Amino acid sequence: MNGASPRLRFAPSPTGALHIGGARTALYNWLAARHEGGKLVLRIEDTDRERSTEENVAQILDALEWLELDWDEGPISQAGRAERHADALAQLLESGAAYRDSATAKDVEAWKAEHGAGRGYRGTATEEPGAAVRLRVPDEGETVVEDLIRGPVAFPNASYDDFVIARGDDTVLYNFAVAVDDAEMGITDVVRGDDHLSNTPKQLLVLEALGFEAPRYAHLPLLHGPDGKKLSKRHGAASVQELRESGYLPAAVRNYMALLGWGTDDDTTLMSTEELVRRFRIADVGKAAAIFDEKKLRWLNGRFMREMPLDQYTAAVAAHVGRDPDARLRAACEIAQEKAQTLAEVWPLIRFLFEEPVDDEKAWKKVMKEDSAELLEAAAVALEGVEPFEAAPIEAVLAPLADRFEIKPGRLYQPIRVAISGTSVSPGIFESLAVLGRETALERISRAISRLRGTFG
RNA sequence: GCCGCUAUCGUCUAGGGGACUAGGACGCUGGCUUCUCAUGCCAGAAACCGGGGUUCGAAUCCCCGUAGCGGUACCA
Repeated sequence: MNGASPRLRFAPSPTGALHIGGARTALYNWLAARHEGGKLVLRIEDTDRERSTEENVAQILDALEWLELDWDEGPISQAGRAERHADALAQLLESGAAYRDSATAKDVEAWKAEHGAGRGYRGTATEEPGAAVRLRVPDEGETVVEDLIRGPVAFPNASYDDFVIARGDDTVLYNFAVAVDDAEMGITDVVRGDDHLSNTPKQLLVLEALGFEAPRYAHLPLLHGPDGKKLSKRHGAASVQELRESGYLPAAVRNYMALLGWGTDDDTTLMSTEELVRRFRIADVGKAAAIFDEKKLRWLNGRFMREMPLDQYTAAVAAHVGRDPDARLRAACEIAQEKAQTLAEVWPLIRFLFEEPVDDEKAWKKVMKEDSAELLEAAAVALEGVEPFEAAPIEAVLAPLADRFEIKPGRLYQPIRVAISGTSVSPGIFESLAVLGRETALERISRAISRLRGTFG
């Protein structure tokens, strides 16, 4: 990309949730625009009049906002641009670059059967009202897409039909509309999915017929699911919304998505968004489709989680679980931060600090042995005298108990863990006790002892 | 069918004629650390789609296959 002031746009289809593929396209546009110091225009594609709804658009905007992908202009909707399209259409009809043709899909098929599969359909002009408008495509030569990622890609003109640019009622079709829109909006660089590559010659032909200069194009490889098929609902988290619900961090998602189809020459994996902006170059994007692998996202997310400042971490957890980021939650987060890879994993680790212990029969059976009651009693006695009731002093009184009973530490700590949390998995036992507080801890331990007495007599 | 794109460990990728005994990361396996679960650290297994050509030399360039994907709508 070069030139004074690049102008890019991203144009998600308002089909509901923002698909991961669409999100990555948005991210690449955003990175490229930021890297080049250009402007980013958000446009919602809604030429499909049937489907577009306010609600769907709101979902897209919500997802982009969560990803923290801001834009310089927009959202610009294509609604209301019908006049501009009509003008352009009239211009083409006037100049003879386009014509009305009453042929139906069947007619076109028949024409091809007669003229061979390699030939694009050529119709005959008619004045008949209600006939669709087709663009004249040359029989000779080729249309070349100068792609920033793939280099020049040549398409023989003869293989394209005189394609329909407007329906019988004069409403325009995508390849016409998008070309006109790009030109009118002054878009200099179009970064979009691979699935548009074969459409690009059509848009180039429209632009040329209208006398507009073509933007630069970059066609991104598609994103596939773990089975190699196009990413869809059945691949788990397929949308930005689902990623958010799964407890991923926007910064981690941005980092991971940037790496799907692009890498640095020195193999840097973990990058801040600032670094991403600085290093990202659209021409360095790879050509092959990538598979979305949630495992690596999880790992990356865990790294971001662990490196977060505690207050920020607490705020993120609070937002995810719908609680206030109070001092207690902060204390809980502090002892759990090392252990979770996603925001969703935090609550199960710390809920015992806010609610009664969960009833996990399996954990109880696995951990509680005949000598557990005796050990818990000794622990309770020790905890009663700890001053202050903090992690280090608690450790100082509990650790010697294991020696005294000549057992491995886990034999003592695990029953305590189950007694206070109900589960066999929690943050460090000393820290957990400290945050829980002496009174609650002792109360839960004594309850466990009673239950043990009932079990083991 | 026709037009086009793509092809390096399971996955994301580095590498663009000799530095390749093909590097890194996730995941996996084993070990160490350890109160659980994680983290952290160490080690290991694991790839150039196939066939031709060009060249002294090919993962890298060319051709042909094969496979996957996209387009081929009065969809976007």
